[in-house]
Amino acid sequence: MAAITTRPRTTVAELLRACRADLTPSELLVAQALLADYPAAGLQTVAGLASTAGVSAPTVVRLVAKLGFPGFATLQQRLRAELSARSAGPVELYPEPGPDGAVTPLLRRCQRTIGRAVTQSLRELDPVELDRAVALIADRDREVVLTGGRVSSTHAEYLARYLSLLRPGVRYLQPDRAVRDAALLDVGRRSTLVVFDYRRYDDEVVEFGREGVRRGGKVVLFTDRYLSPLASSATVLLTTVVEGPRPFLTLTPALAVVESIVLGVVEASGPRLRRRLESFDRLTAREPR
Amino acid sequence: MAAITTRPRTTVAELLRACRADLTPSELLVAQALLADYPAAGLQTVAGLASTAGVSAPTVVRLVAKLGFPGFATLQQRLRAELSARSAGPVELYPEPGPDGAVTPLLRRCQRTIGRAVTQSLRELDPVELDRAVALIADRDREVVLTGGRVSSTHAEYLARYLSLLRPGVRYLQPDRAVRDAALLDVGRRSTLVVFDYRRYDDEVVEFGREGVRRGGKVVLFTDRYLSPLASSATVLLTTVVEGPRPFLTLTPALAVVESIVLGVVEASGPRLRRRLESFDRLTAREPR
DNA sequence: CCCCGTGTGAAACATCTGTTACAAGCAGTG
DNA sequence: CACTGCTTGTAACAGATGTTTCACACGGGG
Repeated sequence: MAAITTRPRTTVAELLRACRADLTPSELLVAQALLADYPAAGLQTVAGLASTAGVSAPTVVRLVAKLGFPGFATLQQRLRAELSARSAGPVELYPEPGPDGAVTPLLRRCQRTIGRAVTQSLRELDPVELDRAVALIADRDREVVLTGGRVSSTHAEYLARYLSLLRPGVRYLQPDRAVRDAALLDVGRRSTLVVFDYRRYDDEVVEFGREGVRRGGKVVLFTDRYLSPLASSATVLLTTVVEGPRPFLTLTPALAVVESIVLGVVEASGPRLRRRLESFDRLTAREPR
Repeated sequence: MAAITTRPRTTVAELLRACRADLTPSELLVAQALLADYPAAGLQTVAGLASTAGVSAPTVVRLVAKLGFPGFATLQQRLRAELSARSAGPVELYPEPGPDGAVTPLLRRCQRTIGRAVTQSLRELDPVELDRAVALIADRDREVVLTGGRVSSTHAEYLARYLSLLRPGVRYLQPDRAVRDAALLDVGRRSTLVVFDYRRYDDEVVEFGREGVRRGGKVVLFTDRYLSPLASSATVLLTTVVEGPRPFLTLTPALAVVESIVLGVVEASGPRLRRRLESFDRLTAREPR
């Protein structure tokens, strides 16, 4: 991310269509080639684009100039910027233009995108990685500390609430600097840190994880496929698809993985857990409905 | 476009993730930069990518070689090919090699049950009911109060965090008797109560909802198909499948519905929201990474 | 018929790019 | 402490890239 993601007001494609009138025949060929495989065609070299359009390099350059760019490089920059804007934060791509005018019904879009994200994430989840996560979390000789970013911390809390039923030594840390710092004091070789960090990645969360590792802890990291900076320090990496109904990200797949882990911990814990759950039952079911 | 758009079996992104283990720290920086702004970052020059990653050009080249490409140009070709190949959305980008062969029973069961629960829940969700929920929640003349049971309250919190970005007058109530009682004092005709109550139903939550209705509030109730006792008092009823990998319940479908509502509220709010989000952006992006 | 404006490509050029070779820095080991 | 192996950046290099120049081809008007 970073850089100047100043979204240009008009896209290259729009420019192309607008100038269509005063282009020479050969230049039109270039424009067509450009739009036919947009934006990939524009990201090759001038010679490459010229050859796919069936014209010479100078023709491409002249078109570029006609569009108002100082050079081919600038056009490419613009193309890349458009590309980046598609997967940036909610605001950048907020307009939700609806390419073909008609906006698909809310529910239908959610069905498609979220449903797919969940199934795909579960399908692509590495079983070995999942087992390692379960092992680190189920181990009763380790304490488990959970936290996450401003939004994803609710996932941490969700997991924490389940885990508290399943074993002792579970701590959820609110997304707060002071809380996390204090907790770090007790982090050591026997600590499992479960961290949720999705785009945009949270510096404080990353720093928490890094410091935890420095103190000997192991990190189970939930993140998206673009990997939080903390990924390099993580012992176990659990990635999920986050592309939801535009312009939003979805954390539903992440929750699916969380629940998978809960089940894994249950199964790893054996009969001792059964007694624990029964005991909990007696506590909560004091007044039967 | 011409040529053969033979989709490579594995994407660059996948390669990157696969090689994560044997990359040096600096190379990891490059990998992150690449994935963080995929695929645009990889379509600049080597020097450009190096500078956004904060390393030198040779490091980039070494990473490229490690991935198995004969040169940077080849990698870019691949990137462009991926770009051209995708027509059905960003998710398609990851065609999924699929861990062929054995999948852990644990994972397989979660895939089946959770995946099905999500798709089924979304499929069976009544669009009209969803719209009514969105209307009640998006209405700026109403305040929104959210709460839930011991486990499901994290869903309430999740929704609350998003809503706070989208509009004023959002309050999340912890699953605590005293907190809820205090909040009830301010509940009136202008209140929308968003309540999560799944088996086993929580008396305190139900009582909170009922009292809210008595005071003139309207209730949007998230519950399972067996219906919380509060259902009879609810204005809008959103039910989801909860049958997960036995013996557990899953609240993943509920989160899918929550996210659908967030999207609905965004779309119902129009351009005013855009300014609000931009303003928020400026707040959070004070220290660029 | 010649002239002239326009559109276009071949070739030459200067620059920038990717790449390679090498040396400095650093951590761990004997 | 020297040595070894590994990372990483600096500097030099060869080749490719974008750009410019110029000449040719074409077509319509004097």
